[in-house]
Amino acid sequence: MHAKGYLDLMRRHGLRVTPQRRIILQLLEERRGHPDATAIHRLAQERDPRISLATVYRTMKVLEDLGAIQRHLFEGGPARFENADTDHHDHLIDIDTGKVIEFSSSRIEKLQEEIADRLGYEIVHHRLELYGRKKRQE
Amino acid sequence: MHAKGYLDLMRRHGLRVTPQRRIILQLLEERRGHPDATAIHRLAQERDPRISLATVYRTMKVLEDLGAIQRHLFEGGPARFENADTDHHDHLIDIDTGKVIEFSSSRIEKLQEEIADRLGYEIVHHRLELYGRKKRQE
DNA sequence: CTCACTGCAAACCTTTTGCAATAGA
DNA sequence: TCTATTGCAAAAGGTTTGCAGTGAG
Repeated sequence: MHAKGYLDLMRRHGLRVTPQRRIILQLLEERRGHPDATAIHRLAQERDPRISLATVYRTMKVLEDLGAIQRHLFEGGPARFENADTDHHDHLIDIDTGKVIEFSSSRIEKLQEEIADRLGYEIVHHRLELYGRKKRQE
Repeated sequence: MHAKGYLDLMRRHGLRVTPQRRIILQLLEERRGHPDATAIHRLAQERDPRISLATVYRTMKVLEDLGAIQRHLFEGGPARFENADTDHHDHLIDIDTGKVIEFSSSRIEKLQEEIADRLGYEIVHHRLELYGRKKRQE
């Protein structure tokens, strides 16, 4: 999903495309990391100083409701956002730098399903986060 | 670890055993669930109305630092606390009731290690939470 | 021309903290 | 006695919201 896709998505839902939203969407496009609201706000303000933090939060909420982004609450920090157009994956967070590495394991997913099933539950969603530190030498 | 154990632990570290702490520790003993600070506070006040929420938080912080309890930040709610004297386990949260079910899987643990290793990381700790809904009929 | 969207500031919610008073050891 | 601990109220930190003004469609 590229910039056009985001905008189309919003238009399709009868939402207005304002300059603020245009800038925020563009930023999320260009920097596909796991920024928090403050980081997005800072970058957005470089392009238009009028953009408020409230608008950033409101825009992220809209995108989240549309299923276009995901909100992650990693340990001890503000919410971080990520494009939702990639396949499902989990996260390894570098506890020294805050850097996020994505990974996925169908074997783990399968085991999770089995466990939930055994307990009589259907998984609606899950959260697997590894907090680690870079090894010295491989 | 029973009540005596908690108290001893605090004494061993030169901490004072106040009536407030005594009550909170006793509560954690009796109700080994995953209560949040407000729940602990409410129960504690039934036994001594003078106990403040601040003291609950401070006591939990002390216990956490001593390694006697663990703090969990499940989705969309306040921190919840759990005795740390059981073996490692993960959690399945019932999204309808908030109930927490514990489980553990050495196979998942092993796969996590392998993944982190492959990415050049050592896991310091992790978080695996399944959010699910009870199945109708087994 | 409408009403969705915005900026601003205030409100919210959970958690922490400064301070003066209290009370374990 | 001495200072760790407490209650209270205020502060902190991230996120949301009420409101009146603005501007996209």
